[in-house]
Amino acid sequence: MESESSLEKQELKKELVQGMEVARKLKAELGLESSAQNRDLLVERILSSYDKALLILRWNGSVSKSHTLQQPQSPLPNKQELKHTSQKRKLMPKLVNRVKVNSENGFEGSHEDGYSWRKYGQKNILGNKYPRSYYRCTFRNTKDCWATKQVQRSEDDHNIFDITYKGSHTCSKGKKNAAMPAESPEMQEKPQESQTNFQNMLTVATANLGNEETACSFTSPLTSFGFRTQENQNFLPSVLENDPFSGSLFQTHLLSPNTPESNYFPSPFCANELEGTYSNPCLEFKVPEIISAHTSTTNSPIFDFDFSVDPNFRFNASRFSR
DNA sequence: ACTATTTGACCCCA
DNA sequence: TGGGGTCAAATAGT
Repeated sequence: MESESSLEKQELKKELVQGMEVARKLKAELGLESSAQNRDLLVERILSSYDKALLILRWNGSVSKSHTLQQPQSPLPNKQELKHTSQKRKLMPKLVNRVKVNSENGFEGSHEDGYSWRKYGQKNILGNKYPRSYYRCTFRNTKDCWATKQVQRSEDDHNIFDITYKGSHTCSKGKKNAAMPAESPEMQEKPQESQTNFQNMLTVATANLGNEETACSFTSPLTSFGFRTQENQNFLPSVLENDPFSGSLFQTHLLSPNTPESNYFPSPFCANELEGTYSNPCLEFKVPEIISAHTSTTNSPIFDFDFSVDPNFRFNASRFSR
């Protein structure tokens, strides 16, 4: 689609500009007595922006196709129709995030991504000692929103969660208020933390949906996070609107002491240009202390995030080196 | 009463 | 045929 192409360009432009902004910030930081963590953070943000920009370039055109495949035409309340859902499900674009969350402070992460999710199942998965949880959009019935996600805690590192998003949100109105995403139980349990800060250092290790580890290393949710320092300074206020990918993907969240599987973060992703699906970028968060993340989403579930960052958080830079 | 979660059962597909 | 995904009744929480 042409409009989408144009949106992608905008997106690209924003990412490049953002990268530049952060680079400037970093430059300024270098002249100060700022913490190594802050510098790491800025570096990662820069890398994130450029990664995303490259991703957009690579993606180019593969998105719109999948858009048309993912949404069932009608709400399907009867069982006959339900029988077809699995087939439709197969056509849905899929994204996998690997999220690493530090739970030292008693909470882990949550799926606060600006959307409202309802858990509809949990299953033990072969080869993984942790169960997989299944979530669907709360507004499936009311707004015909068919987005779903799965959360699987990694067996190797219980702080890592693989989050798989399927389908897209059509419930723009159903999205949680970015400023107060209170619908998720996780957030309700940790209201305070959720408002203060969270550190969003993450790498996107690409899980391979294909095979090769396409390098998608993002530092932060490649979205338009409004990054905040402790002083609430937005140093990256850009908002990616009209995100071209929004039609088919996701976003994530953070903190959720509730279910062990529910720790999420915003999701970067890679597009698998073949088949119009999305390869699974994995986010690996090095987050000693996650306090809050919420998203201000419009129709861009993927990129509209607003992260608050605790400047004191520690960032393990080694996680980002490959 | 309403909404969310849990969990056993069912169904589809590889 | 078994694993994974979803349904839906039971249960819990507000």
